[in-house]
Amino acid sequence: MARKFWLMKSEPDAFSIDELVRVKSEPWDGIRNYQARNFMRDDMKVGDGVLFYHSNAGKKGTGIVGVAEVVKEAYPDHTAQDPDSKYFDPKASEEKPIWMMVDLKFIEKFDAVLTLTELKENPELEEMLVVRRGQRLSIQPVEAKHFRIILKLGR
DNA sequence: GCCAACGTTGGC
DNA sequence: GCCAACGTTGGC
Repeated sequence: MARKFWLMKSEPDAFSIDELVRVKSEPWDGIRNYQARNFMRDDMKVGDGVLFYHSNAGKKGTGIVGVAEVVKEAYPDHTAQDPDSKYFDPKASEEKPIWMMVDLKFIEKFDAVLTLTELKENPELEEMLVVRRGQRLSIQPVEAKHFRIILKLGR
């Protein structure tokens, strides 16, 4: 099975690529959207490539900031069962965790943010989900060709 | 801070 | 099952 590619959003105030650099690997908790969960649960495999995207980071900071890789496949996101967590979901339980997460490890950080503006201006990337209006999904599949182009632009 | 887009909830 | 109300995401 060929390696797949993804884009995963994080607000840098919550978790930034610099923190991933520091901790080296991280459980991607807090995903509370079924479509995003299904991607993690059904499709993400160890070795898949991930574009790390900073959302809500202002005009200059919003965009792709680097690359990570899946190192652990989907397992229950226990923060859903923790009443003290901001990600608590009263419907989740030991038997029915509902929410899942994967672990990512740091691969590389781009020299500069590849901003959303730049992505939108690039005709080769016009079919990427992330440049579409109203596309809020925090985990998106990325085509291999787009992944390659992003790497070239970011390095 | 505003607001468009869109997902979820709950009444019926 | 419909759909209005509500909440959240995320660009600007």
